[in-house]
Amino acid sequence: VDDLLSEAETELWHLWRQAAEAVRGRIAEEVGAVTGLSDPDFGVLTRVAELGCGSLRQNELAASMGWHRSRLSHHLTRMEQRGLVERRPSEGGVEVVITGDGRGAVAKARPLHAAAVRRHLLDWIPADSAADFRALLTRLGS
Amino acid sequence: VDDLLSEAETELWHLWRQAAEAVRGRIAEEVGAVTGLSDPDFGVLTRVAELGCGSLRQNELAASMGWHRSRLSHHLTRMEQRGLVERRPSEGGVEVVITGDGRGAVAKARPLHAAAVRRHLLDWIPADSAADFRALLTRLGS
DNA sequence: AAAGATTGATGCATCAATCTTC
DNA sequence: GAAGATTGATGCATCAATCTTT
Repeated sequence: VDDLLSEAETELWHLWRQAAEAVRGRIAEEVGAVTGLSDPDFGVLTRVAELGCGSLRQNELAASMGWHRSRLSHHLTRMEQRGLVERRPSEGGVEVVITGDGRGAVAKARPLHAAAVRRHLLDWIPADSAADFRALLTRLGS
Repeated sequence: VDDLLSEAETELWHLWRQAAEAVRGRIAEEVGAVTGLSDPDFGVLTRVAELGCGSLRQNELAASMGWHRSRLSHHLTRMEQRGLVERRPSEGGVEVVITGDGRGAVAKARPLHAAAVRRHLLDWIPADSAADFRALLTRLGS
């Protein structure tokens, strides 16, 4: 109950940070190296492909990503320049359409992403503590 | 053993991401709101204050942060402009010196940071599963 | 040459200000 | 006016190229 963290507290905090950063970075690195997609790219493309079956209104997309409009706008500008998506004016909004290149990239990325999530996160969770871990993560994130 | 993630796997993956992002964001937000320091700012200042007792060679600092030289150089340029540190040429390198403002900011930030780490992370970890959790984080991060 | 450091370019995140369209 | 979208500015991360000092 001191003002600063104890040794043990500091260690746990560092372990948490290190783990979070390592898991995030390794998965992103593996997917990105093969497909050229960043994590945000992958999120956008999977949503447009799945939810919209290839096209989705920009505002819906922002909501489903939990992003502000401006963030999505900036990101789509970059993705459009790389030929991954197109923007198409629609009734009261803008439609985001995935391109052939975009479909190809996300199709290649999906199994890589799944394998990386397993190898860098899921496979390390012992079956007998999975429920506790799940409960803890739920509390931490809510 | 499919190509993609199952429901349960996807849920755990999302919980992990959500928790990591929430914990990181909340702590950074609380410290930043009061002190104006970002997470990298806080890391730099604490190291200069502790390891160097107020001044530290830039290369040492980069190593202790796990940063590349260029990243530190860019960051110090911004911190210098805000009056948090000064750069001073030294034998075969550059000395990073914390300013009075820098000392004040980090002194204010430290207890806030400790309290935030407890409230948003440590307090949620049940004592009886702390050892398992610690072991899991160690494996994930190494 | 080699180590230490800087710079410029690009991508990404966030905020405020603006523009457009209903 | 209000919702949807864009733009510009700033901070931060990463890479490659460069400069400097020994």
